[in-house]
Amino acid sequence: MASRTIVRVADLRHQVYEALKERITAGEFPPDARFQELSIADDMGVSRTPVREALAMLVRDGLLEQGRRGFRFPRLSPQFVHEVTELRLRLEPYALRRAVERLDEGPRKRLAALIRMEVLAGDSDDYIAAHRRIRAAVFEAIGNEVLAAAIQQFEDAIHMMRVSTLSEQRWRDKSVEGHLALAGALETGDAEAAAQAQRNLLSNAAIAFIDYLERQEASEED
Amino acid sequence: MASRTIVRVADLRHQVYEALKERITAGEFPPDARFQELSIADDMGVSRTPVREALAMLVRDGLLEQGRRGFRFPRLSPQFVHEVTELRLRLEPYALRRAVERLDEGPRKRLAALIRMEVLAGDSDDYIAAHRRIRAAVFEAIGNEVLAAAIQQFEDAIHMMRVSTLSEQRWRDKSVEGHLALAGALETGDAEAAAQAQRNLLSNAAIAFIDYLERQEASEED
DNA sequence: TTTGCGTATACGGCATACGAATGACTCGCG
DNA sequence: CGCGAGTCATTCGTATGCCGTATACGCAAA
Repeated sequence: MASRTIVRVADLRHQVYEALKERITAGEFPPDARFQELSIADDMGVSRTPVREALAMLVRDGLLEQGRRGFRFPRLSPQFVHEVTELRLRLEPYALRRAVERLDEGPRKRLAALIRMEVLAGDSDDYIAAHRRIRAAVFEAIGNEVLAAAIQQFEDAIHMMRVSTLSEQRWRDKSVEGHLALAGALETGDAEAAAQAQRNLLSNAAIAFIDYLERQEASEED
Repeated sequence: MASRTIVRVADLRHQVYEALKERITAGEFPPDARFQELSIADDMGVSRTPVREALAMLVRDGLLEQGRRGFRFPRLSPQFVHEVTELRLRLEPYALRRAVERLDEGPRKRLAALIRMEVLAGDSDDYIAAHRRIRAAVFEAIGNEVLAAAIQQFEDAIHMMRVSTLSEQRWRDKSVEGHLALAGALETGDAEAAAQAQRNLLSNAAIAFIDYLERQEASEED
Protein backbone atom coordinates (compact mmCIF):
# COMPACT_ATOMS: atom_id res chain seq x y z
CA MET A 1 0.00 0.00 0.00
CA ALA A 2 1.36 3.38 -0.95
CA SER A 3 2.05 5.53 2.06
CA ARG A 4 -0.44 8.30 2.09
CA THR A 5 0.71 11.81 2.84
CA ILE A 6 -0.93 13.08 5.95
CA VAL A 7 -2.56 16.41 5.30
CA ARG A 8 -3.13 18.47 8.36
CA VAL A 9 -5.98 20.71 7.32
CA ALA A 10 -5.98 24.09 8.97
CA ASP A 11 -8.78 25.15 11.27
CA LEU A 12 -11.88 26.27 9.52
CA ARG A 13 -11.53 29.72 11.00
CA HIS A 14 -8.11 30.08 9.45
CA GLN A 15 -9.34 28.83 6.13
CA VAL A 16 -12.23 31.27 6.26
CA TYR A 17 -9.83 33.99 7.32
CA GLU A 18 -7.44 33.32 4.46
CA ALA A 19 -10.23 33.05 1.94
CA LEU A 20 -11.83 36.31 3.00
CA LYS A 21 -8.52 38.09 3.22
CA GLU A 22 -7.57 37.00 -0.26
CA ARG A 23 -10.85 38.13 -1.73
CA ILE A 24 -10.71 41.43 0.12
CA THR A 25 -7.15 42.27 -0.80
CA ALA A 26 -7.89 41.27 -4.37
CA GLY A 27 -10.48 44.00 -4.39
CA GLU A 28 -13.45 41.76 -4.97
CA PHE A 29 -15.75 43.73 -2.73
CA PRO A 30 -17.11 47.23 -3.30
CA PRO A 31 -16.12 49.80 -0.67
CA ASP A 32 -19.57 49.74 0.86
CA ALA A 33 -19.83 45.97 1.03
CA ARG A 34 -21.38 44.50 4.15
CA PHE A 35 -20.03 41.39 5.75
CA GLN A 36 -22.57 39.30 7.56
CA GLU A 37 -21.77 36.21 9.50
CA LEU A 38 -24.62 34.14 8.20
CA SER A 39 -24.29 34.86 4.50
CA ILE A 40 -20.55 34.22 4.57
CA ALA A 41 -21.10 31.05 6.53
CA ASP A 42 -23.66 29.84 4.01
CA ASP A 43 -21.42 30.76 1.11
CA MET A 44 -18.58 28.76 2.50
CA GLY A 45 -20.65 25.95 3.85
CA VAL A 46 -19.56 26.36 7.45
CA SER A 47 -21.30 27.55 10.56
CA ARG A 48 -21.20 31.05 11.96
CA THR A 49 -18.66 30.20 14.64
CA PRO A 50 -15.50 30.02 12.52
CA VAL A 51 -16.73 32.91 10.40
CA ARG A 52 -17.12 35.01 13.52
CA GLU A 53 -13.56 34.28 14.57
CA ALA A 54 -12.23 34.93 11.09
CA LEU A 55 -13.96 38.30 10.99
CA ALA A 56 -12.48 39.16 14.38
CA MET A 57 -9.02 38.40 12.98
CA LEU A 58 -9.67 40.62 10.00
CA VAL A 59 -10.64 43.44 12.33
CA ARG A 60 -7.35 42.94 14.12
CA ASP A 61 -5.62 43.32 10.76
CA GLY A 62 -7.42 46.57 10.15
CA LEU A 63 -9.11 45.18 7.06
CA LEU A 64 -12.58 45.47 8.54
CA GLU A 65 -14.29 47.30 11.30
CA GLN A 66 -17.25 46.27 13.35
CA GLY A 67 -20.30 48.48 13.55
CA ARG A 68 -23.39 47.87 15.60
CA ARG A 69 -24.59 45.55 12.95
CA GLY A 70 -22.18 43.63 10.79
CA PHE A 71 -18.74 44.41 9.51
CA ARG A 72 -17.71 47.05 6.97
CA PHE A 73 -14.60 48.39 5.41
CA PRO A 74 -12.99 51.08 7.50
CA ARG A 75 -12.87 54.48 5.93
CA LEU A 76 -9.32 55.33 4.91
CA SER A 77 -9.17 59.01 5.75
CA PRO A 78 -6.33 61.31 4.68
CA GLN A 79 -5.67 61.69 8.38
CA PHE A 80 -5.11 57.95 8.70
CA VAL A 81 -2.84 57.94 5.67
CA HIS A 82 -0.73 60.70 7.14
CA GLU A 83 -0.47 58.98 10.49
CA VAL A 84 0.49 55.66 8.95
CA THR A 85 3.01 57.38 6.74
CA GLU A 86 4.59 59.10 9.71
CA LEU A 87 4.97 55.74 11.42
CA ARG A 88 6.33 54.07 8.32
CA LEU A 89 8.80 56.85 7.73
CA ARG A 90 10.01 56.33 11.25
CA LEU A 91 10.41 52.57 10.97
CA GLU A 92 11.02 51.48 7.42
CA PRO A 93 14.06 53.52 6.44
CA TYR A 94 15.59 52.51 9.74
CA ALA A 95 14.78 48.89 9.03
CA LEU A 96 16.51 49.12 5.66
CA ARG A 97 19.57 50.66 7.23
CA ARG A 98 19.68 47.90 9.79
CA ALA A 99 19.21 45.22 7.18
CA VAL A 100 22.07 46.51 5.06
CA GLU A 101 24.36 46.76 8.05
CA ARG A 102 23.43 43.33 9.22
CA LEU A 103 23.52 41.27 6.03
CA ASP A 104 26.66 39.80 4.57
CA GLU A 105 27.48 40.55 1.01
CA GLY A 106 25.97 37.33 -0.30
CA PRO A 107 22.49 37.64 1.13
CA ARG A 108 22.51 41.35 0.45
CA LYS A 109 23.13 40.84 -3.24
CA ARG A 110 20.61 38.07 -3.38
CA LEU A 111 18.01 40.40 -1.91
CA ALA A 112 18.90 43.04 -4.46
CA ALA A 113 18.60 40.50 -7.24
CA LEU A 114 15.21 39.43 -5.95
CA ILE A 115 14.02 43.00 -6.09
CA ARG A 116 15.34 43.51 -9.60
CA MET A 117 13.59 40.39 -10.69
CA GLU A 118 10.24 40.99 -9.03
CA VAL A 119 10.10 44.53 -10.26
CA LEU A 120 9.81 43.27 -13.81
CA ALA A 121 6.33 41.96 -13.09
CA GLY A 122 3.95 42.62 -15.92
CA ASP A 123 0.53 43.97 -15.12
CA SER A 124 -0.81 45.74 -12.10
CA ASP A 125 -1.90 42.68 -10.16
CA ASP A 126 1.41 40.95 -10.72
CA TYR A 127 3.24 44.03 -9.64
CA ILE A 128 1.26 44.36 -6.43
CA ALA A 129 1.92 40.74 -5.58
CA ALA A 130 5.60 41.22 -6.34
CA HIS A 131 5.57 44.28 -4.11
CA ARG A 132 4.36 42.18 -1.20
CA ARG A 133 7.03 39.56 -1.76
CA ILE A 134 9.72 42.19 -1.84
CA ARG A 135 8.54 43.73 1.40
CA ALA A 136 8.28 40.36 3.08
CA ALA A 137 11.82 39.48 2.05
CA VAL A 138 13.23 42.84 3.11
CA PHE A 139 11.61 42.89 6.51
CA GLU A 140 12.56 39.33 7.21
CA ALA A 141 16.12 40.45 6.64
CA ILE A 142 15.90 42.88 9.55
CA GLY A 143 16.36 40.05 12.00
CA ASN A 144 13.99 41.65 14.46
CA GLU A 145 10.60 40.01 14.48
CA VAL A 146 9.04 42.56 16.77
CA LEU A 147 10.11 45.41 14.55
CA ALA A 148 8.89 43.53 11.51
CA ALA A 149 5.56 42.94 13.20
CA ALA A 150 5.22 46.62 14.00
CA ILE A 151 5.88 47.50 10.40
CA GLN A 152 3.54 44.90 9.04
CA GLN A 153 0.77 45.69 11.48
CA PHE A 154 -0.87 47.94 8.91
CA GLU A 155 0.34 46.02 5.91
CA ASP A 156 -3.10 44.92 4.83
CA ALA A 157 -4.63 48.36 5.03
CA ILE A 158 -1.65 49.68 3.10
CA HIS A 159 -2.13 46.95 0.57
CA MET A 160 -5.61 48.26 -0.08
CA MET A 161 -4.13 51.65 -0.82
CA ARG A 162 -1.65 50.16 -3.24
CA VAL A 163 -4.38 48.49 -5.19
CA SER A 164 -5.87 51.93 -5.77
CA THR A 165 -2.68 53.60 -6.87
CA LEU A 166 -0.44 51.04 -8.51
CA SER A 167 -3.06 50.29 -11.12
CA GLU A 168 -1.91 53.51 -12.75
CA GLN A 169 1.17 53.21 -14.89
CA ARG A 170 2.71 56.45 -13.69
CA TRP A 171 2.74 55.40 -10.05
CA ARG A 172 3.98 51.99 -10.98
CA ASP A 173 6.85 53.61 -12.84
CA LYS A 174 7.70 55.68 -9.79
CA SER A 175 7.60 52.58 -7.65
CA VAL A 176 9.86 50.60 -9.96
CA GLU A 177 12.29 53.47 -10.03
CA GLY A 178 12.36 53.58 -6.23
CA HIS A 179 12.87 49.86 -5.95
CA LEU A 180 15.72 49.92 -8.41
CA ALA A 181 17.39 52.60 -6.31
CA LEU A 182 16.88 50.37 -3.31
CA ALA A 183 18.36 47.40 -5.10
CA GLY A 184 21.37 49.49 -6.08
CA ALA A 185 21.93 50.56 -2.50
CA LEU A 186 21.69 46.96 -1.35
CA GLU A 187 24.25 45.87 -3.88
CA THR A 188 26.78 48.48 -2.90
CA GLY A 189 25.98 48.04 0.76
CA ASP A 190 25.18 51.69 1.22
CA ALA A 191 22.92 51.72 4.27
CA GLU A 192 22.12 55.41 4.10
CA ALA A 193 21.18 55.20 0.44
CA ALA A 194 18.90 52.27 1.18
CA ALA A 195 17.16 54.24 3.90
CA GLN A 196 16.79 57.19 1.57
CA ALA A 197 15.37 55.00 -1.19
CA GLN A 198 12.78 53.66 1.21
CA ARG A 199 11.89 57.17 2.30
CA ASN A 200 11.27 58.09 -1.31
CA LEU A 201 9.11 55.06 -1.87
CA LEU A 202 7.01 55.92 1.15
CA SER A 203 6.61 59.56 0.21
CA ASN A 204 5.49 58.66 -3.25
CA ALA A 205 3.06 56.09 -1.95
CA ALA A 206 1.48 58.64 0.37
CA ILE A 207 1.29 61.28 -2.33
CA ALA A 208 -0.24 58.82 -4.73
CA PHE A 209 -2.92 57.71 -2.35
CA ILE A 210 -3.83 61.18 -1.16
CA ASP A 211 -4.15 62.11 -4.79
CA TYR A 212 -6.40 59.12 -5.31
CA LEU A 213 -8.55 60.06 -2.32
CA GLU A 214 -8.97 63.60 -3.58
CA ARG A 215 -10.04 62.51 -7.01
CA GLN A 216 -12.34 59.99 -5.40
CA GLU A 217 -13.98 62.69 -3.37
CA ALA A 218 -14.26 64.98 -6.35
CA SER A 219 -16.01 62.35 -8.41
CA GLU A 220 -18.41 61.55 -5.61
CA GLU A 221 -19.95 64.99 -5.35
CA ASP A 222 -21.34 65.23 -8.86
CA MET B 1 -41.66 56.75 37.56
CA ALA B 2 -38.20 57.98 38.25
CA SER B 3 -36.12 58.10 35.11
CA ARG B 4 -33.78 55.22 35.19
CA THR B 5 -30.16 55.72 34.36
CA ILE B 6 -29.37 53.86 31.21
CA VAL B 7 -26.53 51.49 31.76
CA ARG B 8 -25.05 50.14 28.59
CA VAL B 9 -23.51 46.91 29.76
CA ALA B 10 -20.61 45.81 27.67
CA ASP B 11 -20.61 42.51 25.88
CA LEU B 12 -19.80 39.56 28.05
CA ARG B 13 -16.70 38.87 26.01
CA HIS B 14 -15.39 42.34 26.78
CA GLN B 15 -16.19 41.96 30.43
CA VAL B 16 -14.42 38.62 30.50
CA TYR B 17 -11.55 40.14 28.58
CA GLU B 18 -11.18 43.04 30.99
CA ALA B 19 -11.50 40.83 34.01
CA LEU B 20 -8.87 38.38 32.79
CA LYS B 21 -6.57 41.15 31.66
CA GLU B 22 -6.77 42.83 35.01
CA ARG B 23 -6.04 39.64 36.89
CA ILE B 24 -3.19 38.76 34.56
CA THR B 25 -1.52 42.15 34.67
CA ALA B 26 -1.94 42.18 38.42
CA GLY B 27 0.20 39.07 38.48
CA GLU B 28 -2.44 36.81 39.99
CA PHE B 29 -1.40 33.82 37.94
CA PRO B 30 1.80 31.82 38.20
CA PRO B 31 3.97 31.79 35.08
CA ASP B 32 2.96 28.25 34.24
CA ALA B 33 -0.75 28.82 34.71
CA ARG B 34 -3.06 27.18 32.22
CA PHE B 35 -6.11 28.94 30.90
CA GLN B 36 -8.97 26.68 29.99
CA GLU B 37 -12.20 27.80 28.48
CA LEU B 38 -14.45 25.73 30.64
CA SER B 39 -12.97 26.48 34.02
CA ILE B 40 -12.87 30.21 33.33
CA ALA B 41 -16.42 30.10 32.05
CA ASP B 42 -17.56 28.31 35.19
CA ASP B 43 -15.69 30.73 37.40
CA MET B 44 -17.33 33.71 35.81
CA GLY B 45 -20.70 32.15 35.36
CA VAL B 46 -20.82 32.51 31.59
CA SER B 47 -20.62 30.09 28.74
CA ARG B 48 -17.51 29.13 26.83
CA THR B 49 -18.29 31.34 23.85
CA PRO B 50 -17.45 34.75 25.32
CA VAL B 51 -14.48 33.24 27.14
CA ARG B 52 -13.19 31.89 23.86
CA GLU B 53 -13.37 35.28 22.25
CA ALA B 54 -11.83 37.00 25.25
CA LEU B 55 -8.89 34.59 25.16
CA ALA B 56 -8.45 35.30 21.46
CA MET B 57 -8.27 39.01 22.25
CA LEU B 58 -5.67 38.40 24.93
CA VAL B 59 -3.59 36.47 22.41
CA ARG B 60 -3.79 39.47 20.13
CA ASP B 61 -2.46 41.60 23.00
CA GLY B 62 0.45 39.26 23.43
CA LEU B 63 -0.61 38.43 26.97
CA LEU B 64 -1.25 34.81 26.16
CA GLU B 65 -0.31 32.36 23.51
CA GLN B 66 -2.23 29.43 22.18
CA GLY B 67 -0.68 26.02 22.07
CA ARG B 68 -2.28 22.92 20.69
CA ARG B 69 -4.30 22.66 23.80
CA GLY B 70 -5.26 25.64 25.88
CA PHE B 71 -3.63 28.97 26.51
CA ARG B 72 -0.40 29.75 28.35
CA PHE B 73 1.80 32.69 29.11
CA PRO B 74 4.32 33.34 26.39
CA ARG B 75 7.92 33.01 27.33
CA LEU B 76 9.60 36.38 27.58
CA SER B 77 13.03 35.64 26.18
CA PRO B 78 15.97 38.04 26.37
CA GLN B 79 15.78 38.05 22.58
CA PHE B 80 12.24 39.35 22.75
CA VAL B 81 13.21 42.00 25.28
CA HIS B 82 15.99 43.22 23.05
CA GLU B 83 13.77 43.34 20.02
CA VAL B 84 11.02 45.20 21.82
CA THR B 85 13.55 47.60 23.24
CA GLU B 86 14.95 48.32 19.83
CA LEU B 87 11.46 49.14 18.59
CA ARG B 88 10.66 51.27 21.60
CA LEU B 89 13.92 53.16 21.31
CA ARG B 90 12.99 53.91 17.76
CA LEU B 91 9.48 55.14 18.51
CA GLU B 92 9.17 56.49 22.00
CA PRO B 93 11.88 59.16 22.11
CA TYR B 94 10.59 60.34 18.76
CA ALA B 95 7.07 60.43 20.15
CA LEU B 96 8.22 62.56 23.07
CA ARG B 97 9.96 64.96 20.76
CA ARG B 98 6.85 65.26 18.66
CA ALA B 99 4.66 65.76 21.69
CA VAL B 100 6.82 68.56 23.05
CA GLU B 101 6.92 70.29 19.70
CA ARG B 102 3.22 69.94 19.24
CA LEU B 103 1.82 70.90 22.62
CA ASP B 104 1.23 74.47 23.71
CA GLU B 105 2.77 75.63 26.90
CA GLY B 106 -0.38 75.05 28.96
CA PRO B 107 -0.98 71.38 28.16
CA ARG B 108 2.72 70.74 28.23
CA LYS B 109 3.04 71.98 31.79
CA ARG B 110 -0.08 70.15 32.81
CA LEU B 111 1.45 66.95 31.49
CA ALA B 112 4.63 67.65 33.42
CA ALA B 113 2.63 68.29 36.56
CA LEU B 114 0.75 65.04 36.08
CA ILE B 115 4.01 63.17 35.88
CA ARG B 116 5.40 64.85 38.98
CA MET B 117 2.24 63.96 40.85
CA GLU B 118 1.93 60.36 39.73
CA VAL B 119 5.55 59.65 40.43
CA LEU B 120 4.92 60.15 44.11
CA ALA B 121 2.89 56.96 44.23
CA GLY B 122 3.62 54.94 47.30
CA ASP B 123 4.17 51.26 46.95
CA SER B 124 5.09 49.11 44.00
CA ASP B 125 1.56 48.44 42.77
CA ASP B 126 0.59 52.08 42.97
CA TYR B 127 3.70 53.04 41.13
CA ILE B 128 3.09 50.58 38.33
CA ALA B 129 -0.45 51.85 37.92
CA ALA B 130 0.80 55.43 37.92
CA HIS B 131 3.35 54.42 35.32
CA ARG B 132 0.58 53.26 33.03
CA ARG B 133 -1.37 56.47 33.46
CA ILE B 134 1.69 58.55 32.65
CA ARG B 135 2.35 56.60 29.49
CA ALA B 136 -1.27 56.81 28.41
CA ALA B 137 -1.27 60.58 28.90
CA VAL B 138 2.02 61.07 27.12
CA PHE B 139 1.16 59.00 24.10
CA GLU B 140 -2.25 60.55 23.76
CA ALA B 141 -0.42 63.86 23.51
CA ILE B 142 1.36 62.71 20.37
CA GLY B 143 -1.73 63.37 18.31
CA ASN B 144 -1.06 60.37 16.10
CA GLU B 145 -3.27 57.45 16.95
CA VAL B 146 -1.50 55.07 14.63
CA LEU B 147 1.85 55.82 16.17
CA ALA B 148 0.36 55.50 19.63
CA ALA B 149 -1.13 52.15 18.66
CA ALA B 150 2.22 50.93 17.39
CA ILE B 151 3.85 51.92 20.64
CA GLN B 152 1.16 50.39 22.78
CA GLN B 153 0.99 47.19 20.80
CA PHE B 154 3.33 45.53 23.24
CA GLU B 155 2.23 47.54 26.24
CA ASP B 156 0.75 44.60 28.06
CA ALA B 157 3.75 42.38 27.62
CA ILE B 158 5.93 45.26 28.77
CA HIS B 159 3.68 45.74 31.74
CA MET B 160 4.42 42.20 32.79
CA MET B 161 8.09 43.01 32.73
CA ARG B 162 7.56 46.08 34.87
CA VAL B 163 5.81 44.07 37.51
CA SER B 164 8.96 42.01 37.83
CA THR B 165 11.35 44.90 38.07
CA LEU B 166 9.60 47.86 39.65
CA SER B 167 8.89 45.88 42.76
CA GLU B 168 12.49 46.53 43.64
CA GLN B 169 13.15 49.88 45.21
CA ARG B 170 16.35 50.51 43.29
CA TRP B 171 14.67 50.24 39.90
CA ARG B 172 11.77 52.30 41.11
CA ASP B 173 14.21 55.00 42.14
CA LYS B 174 15.80 54.94 38.71
CA SER B 175 12.39 55.18 37.11
CA VAL B 176 11.32 58.12 39.26
CA GLU B 177 14.53 59.88 38.44
CA GLY B 178 13.95 59.36 34.72
CA HIS B 179 10.39 60.59 34.92
CA LEU B 180 11.43 63.71 36.77
CA ALA B 181 13.93 64.44 34.03
CA LEU B 182 11.14 63.98 31.54
CA ALA B 183 8.86 66.31 33.47
CA GLY B 184 11.60 68.91 33.54
CA ALA B 185 12.07 68.70 29.80
CA LEU B 186 8.34 69.04 29.28
CA GLU B 187 8.22 72.13 31.44
CA THR B 188 11.01 73.89 29.64
CA GLY B 189 9.78 72.66 26.29
CA ASP B 190 13.09 71.05 25.43
CA ALA B 191 12.14 68.42 22.89
CA GLU B 192 15.57 66.90 22.63
CA ALA B 193 15.90 66.55 26.39
CA ALA B 194 12.51 64.87 26.54
CA ALA B 195 13.59 62.38 23.91
CA GLN B 196 16.80 61.74 25.79
CA ALA B 197 14.96 61.24 29.07
CA GLN B 198 12.74 58.65 27.40
CA ARG B 199 15.79 56.90 25.98
CA ASN B 200 17.22 56.65 29.45
CA LEU B 201 14.00 55.29 30.86
CA LEU B 202 13.90 52.63 28.17
CA SER B 203 17.50 51.61 28.60
CA ASN B 204 17.07 51.22 32.32
CA ALA B 205 13.90 49.22 31.87
CA ALA B 206 15.64 46.83 29.51
CA ILE B 207 18.67 46.47 31.79
CA ALA B 208 16.44 45.85 34.77
CA PHE B 209 14.43 43.15 33.09
CA ILE B 210 17.41 41.38 31.59
CA ASP B 211 18.93 41.41 35.04
CA TYR B 212 15.73 39.93 36.40
CA LEU B 213 15.69 37.21 33.74
CA GLU B 214 19.26 36.26 34.50
CA ARG B 215 18.67 35.95 38.20
CA GLN B 216 15.52 34.02 37.42
CA GLU B 217 17.44 31.57 35.33
CA ALA B 218 20.17 31.26 37.93
CA SER B 219 17.69 30.44 40.65
CA GLU B 220 15.98 27.84 38.50
CA GLU B 221 19.00 25.66 38.00
CA ASP B 222 19.68 24.93 41.64
C1' DT C 1 13.38 0.48 36.51
C1' DT C 2 12.31 2.14 32.28
C1' DT C 3 10.06 2.23 27.95
C1' DG C 4 6.32 1.75 25.03
C1' DC C 5 1.68 1.01 24.06
C1' DG C 6 -3.23 1.31 24.85
C1' DT C 7 -6.99 3.34 26.92
C1' DA C 8 -9.41 6.86 29.30
C1' DT C 9 -10.41 11.56 29.91
C1' DA C 10 -10.22 16.20 29.22
C1' DC C 11 -10.33 19.97 26.17
C1' DG C 12 -10.92 22.66 22.14
C1' DG C 13 -13.40 23.27 17.38
C1' DC C 14 -17.54 23.54 15.22
C1' DA C 15 -22.58 23.42 14.67
C1' DT C 16 -26.87 24.88 16.15
C1' DA C 17 -30.59 26.84 18.90
C1' DC C 18 -32.45 30.67 21.32
C1' DG C 19 -33.00 35.33 22.92
C1' DA C 20 -32.29 40.21 22.39
C1' DA C 21 -31.43 44.33 20.00
C1' DT C 22 -31.27 46.99 15.92
C1' DG C 23 -32.86 48.83 11.78
C1' DA C 24 -36.45 48.92 8.14
C1' DC C 25 -41.01 49.09 6.72
C1' DT C 26 -45.75 50.11 6.91
C1' DC C 27 -49.75 52.07 8.37
C1' DG C 28 -52.19 55.74 10.35
C1' DC C 29 -52.67 60.35 11.65
C1' DG C 30 -51.84 65.18 11.24
C1' DC D 1 -48.06 64.41 1.40
C1' DG D 2 -44.95 64.07 5.33
C1' DC D 3 -43.94 62.44 9.79
C1' DG D 4 -44.13 59.32 13.66
C1' DA D 5 -45.31 55.10 16.16
C1' DG D 6 -45.63 50.34 16.10
C1' DT D 7 -44.52 45.97 14.12
C1' DC D 8 -41.63 42.77 11.73
C1' DA D 9 -37.50 40.89 9.73
C1' DT D 10 -32.52 40.52 10.29
C1' DT D 11 -28.56 39.72 12.46
C1' DC D 12 -25.73 39.59 16.27
C1' DG D 13 -24.55 37.66 21.13
C1' DT D 14 -24.62 33.75 24.00
C1' DA D 15 -25.46 28.98 25.46
C1' DT D 16 -24.88 24.27 24.73
C1' DG D 17 -24.06 19.71 22.69
C1' DC D 18 -21.30 16.72 19.93
C1' DC D 19 -17.16 15.14 17.97
C1' DG D 20 -12.28 14.64 17.09
C1' DT D 21 -8.02 14.69 19.02
C1' DA D 22 -4.29 15.66 22.31
C1' DT D 23 -2.62 14.54 26.75
C1' DA D 24 -2.13 11.83 30.72
C1' DC D 25 -2.08 7.74 33.16
C1' DG D 26 -1.48 2.95 33.98
C1' DC D 27 -0.04 -1.51 32.83
C1' DA D 28 2.86 -4.73 30.83
C1' DA D 29 7.09 -6.28 28.95
C1' DA D 30 12.00 -5.93 28.32
